[in-house]
Amino acid sequence: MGPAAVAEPGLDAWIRFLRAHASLTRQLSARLERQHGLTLNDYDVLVQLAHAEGRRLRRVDLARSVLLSASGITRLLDGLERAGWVEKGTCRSDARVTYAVLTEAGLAKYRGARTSHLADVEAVFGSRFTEEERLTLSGLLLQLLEPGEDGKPSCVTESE
Amino acid sequence: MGPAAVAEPGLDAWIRFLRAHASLTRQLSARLERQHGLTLNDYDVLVQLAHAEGRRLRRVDLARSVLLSASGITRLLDGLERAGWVEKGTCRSDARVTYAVLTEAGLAKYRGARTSHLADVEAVFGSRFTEEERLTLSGLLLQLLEPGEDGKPSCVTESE
DNA sequence: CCTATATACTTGCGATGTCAACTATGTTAG
DNA sequence: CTAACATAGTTGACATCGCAAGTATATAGG
Repeated sequence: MGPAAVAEPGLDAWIRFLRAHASLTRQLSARLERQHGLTLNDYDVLVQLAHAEGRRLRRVDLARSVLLSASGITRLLDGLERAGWVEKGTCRSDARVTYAVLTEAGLAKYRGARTSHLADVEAVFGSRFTEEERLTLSGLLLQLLEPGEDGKPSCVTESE
Repeated sequence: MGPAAVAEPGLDAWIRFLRAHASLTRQLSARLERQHGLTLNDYDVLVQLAHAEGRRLRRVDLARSVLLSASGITRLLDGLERAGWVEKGTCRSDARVTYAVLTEAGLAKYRGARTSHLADVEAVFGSRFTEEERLTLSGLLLQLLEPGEDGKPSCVTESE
């Protein structure tokens, strides 16, 4: 009977959620960092851009999509730009917006990292869950997200 | 059809997991911070200590329990000690270990924060899940944790 | 127009957390 | 006993991220 037994029942799922996140995050981000020099958020941004129309996204949409603050996205993209994986793009119809555009080098970087990260994730989830359990978990997690926090961009403007 | 549709199926649960964590963490920690001046990890540590035998734990065990690094625990406890909620305790049988001991003030602080945090958690989970769903989620999350990462201390030594 | 407000983005600062290096203590083997 | 190694804990350098504040652009109302 560990602490879980004495904690309130309602807190149980929450505490485990925090623990699971800390644990998974450390394992997976350590591997990603060691093998490719990427943060989980870096990788997440590359994924979003690689799948986006024109391989470009407004910084705001990107921020909402990976759940970072506006300043967080600025700084994260700073790094990706310095590395040459992302470029800035302007918007003809609204001078306020700057696009984050995936470069060829960035696309290559993403493709290189994808395989090994997928394998890492697979190793963790595959060894612990049946396919059905994984689907159940995925569904429950979706319920936890606010509407609009599922990674879909909110609006479209014309890019240059 | 958002990005989720184009991502690999195996990545789905993982991405949602990260998003759900970012979202919940920000909501709940903002409330906890505003109402009680506590971080989620601060609160987590207070919970562990409040339920521990003699209201004390070795710093290593505490670190393992809340999944922080050794230095992380040192710095977190620095803050709790400055606030007067935790004190250092020595160990008679092993001069290397220092205990983190919950003070009376710390216990009071924990009790004060507990009710409102429980209500916050309840508001999030209760509004989105049935009781059965919550249990299912809790079970699945447990499977994600390494054995020994469920918050149980690993060994016992005599405290002073 | 022109003022007020909203949006996109950046920057200064502080908080938090990790890793590597270091000290101190304990344990084990020769 | 001593050398070698393991463990507990702290500290310094560094990275990440959020908030608040500031700049620039867009839009709406008078």
